[in-house]
Amino acid sequence: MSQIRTRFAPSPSGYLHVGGARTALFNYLFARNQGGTFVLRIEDTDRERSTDESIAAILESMHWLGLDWDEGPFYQSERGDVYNPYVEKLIASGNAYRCACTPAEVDAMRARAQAAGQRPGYDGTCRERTDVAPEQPHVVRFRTPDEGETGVDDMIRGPVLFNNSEIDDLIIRRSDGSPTYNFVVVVDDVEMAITHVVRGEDHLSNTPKQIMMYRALGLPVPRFAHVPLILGPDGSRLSKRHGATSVMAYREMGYLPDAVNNYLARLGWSHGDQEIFSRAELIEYFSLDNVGSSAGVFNPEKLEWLNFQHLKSLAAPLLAAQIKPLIEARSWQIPGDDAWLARMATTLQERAKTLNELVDAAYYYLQDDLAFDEKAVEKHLKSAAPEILSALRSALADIAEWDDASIHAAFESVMNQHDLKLGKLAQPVRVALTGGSVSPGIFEVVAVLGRDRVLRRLDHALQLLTGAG
RNA sequence: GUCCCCGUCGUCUAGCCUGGCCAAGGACACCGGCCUUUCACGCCGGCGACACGGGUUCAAAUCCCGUCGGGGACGCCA
Repeated sequence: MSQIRTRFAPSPSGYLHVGGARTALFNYLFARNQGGTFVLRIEDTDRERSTDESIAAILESMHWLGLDWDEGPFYQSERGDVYNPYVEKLIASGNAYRCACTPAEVDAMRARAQAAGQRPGYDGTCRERTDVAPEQPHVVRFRTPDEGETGVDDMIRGPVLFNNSEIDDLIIRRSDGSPTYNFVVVVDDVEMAITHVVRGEDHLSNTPKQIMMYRALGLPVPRFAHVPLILGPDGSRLSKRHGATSVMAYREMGYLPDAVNNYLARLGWSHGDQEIFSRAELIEYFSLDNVGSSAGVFNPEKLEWLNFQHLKSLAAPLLAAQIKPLIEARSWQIPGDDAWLARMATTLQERAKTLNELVDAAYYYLQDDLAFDEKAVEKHLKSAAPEILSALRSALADIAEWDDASIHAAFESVMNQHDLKLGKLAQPVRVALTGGSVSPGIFEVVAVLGRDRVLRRLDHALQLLTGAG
């Protein structure tokens, strides 16, 4: 079996958005599934638009998603020397020529064509000229055939045919001597021995041009797979105005990389009815055959649900490790060791969709100045008899071993003494301990808070009650 | 405008290649119920789609043609 080699080739003119991330993911999954090699190449031939910040952001996003590459990153801006011999080769073989038309002249011919109801394009003025000297200002154009068809056998879409007459002579080297995208990709994909080009559907119509160049150069043509685009809720291509589209934004909102990968993979790809995939499963099951050909709408709710699913199945110590830096970033003190933190986190694990939500919900475990919800106080705390709370207080104070069983027993004894149902006891206690009427199971909360804080908060609640009454 | 791609519940999709197993399955969201110490989780149920029109066939979501709709590409951007 020949070694499969894929690549992800972003242009660093902004952060990595979810569309790019999905393209990267598909390349990664395909390579990993096939035991191939995944290459990262930064397409920064456009010096104007490329920035170091974008490069850093892209690399950071890739790292966060865990899309580790085997070779690279290669920077096209540092590879200037490799392209010129190929240009000269094309000129020598008559497949490319120097063109002295100015941008203004080309614009004019495009305008004329458009006005005449024709496709705007280069009209071939310099095709037959032999008097354009290398010294004078010029670009180099690739000579495309006027007749015939060029077919792309796309792995996702099947065979697609283009009329060669539709494709005009494109510039492969600018007047400043730098090569352009459509040419550079061909050379780089050849030089990097890429066997499978997996990229966005917006490149489908570039493909015949590139295939023509492979052939003119006498080089092997790779396989192509054009993955459908991601759309916003309004059906147009996903962009900033549709909300959060950068990968890093999801990290900041408390999403798990595995959940983002899972969501992005399932947007356009499927494996029967399965919805939840670990990274290992994604690698095991991924196939280009099961990538659909229609564009998909980005659905934040489903991503959120998937994040919840991944969060829910995260082992407690790993969950603790995830939230620890988030808690520290808020300058909150953690009143316990890692085991305590893990225990605390598990009580909230099925109650939060993101890490951030979980930390928000952990407020009363980590802060002592509770924000009392007035309505909860009115409804549950004020109606409670002080003697019941103080009975519970002393029962808890008497516990020898602070564990779940003892806590449960303490509640039982108060309930029996006062002929109460748990609901009548739990709600006032919940408000006293958490400040609100919503929390994990009351025994868990008591256990995690610890005796000192439980007693202190009960005392405080008792003061409120007796002070007010 | 020209060329190319796409079209199954609101959304992601299974099914389409190899027509009958589909009075179209799963998931998110939404609505109801159950469970229950609150909130969640979980469980059960509900709502909801083959874009349209022709053809081929005993039979079409599946094959063919057309229409309409959406998207993409037409750069000295990538």
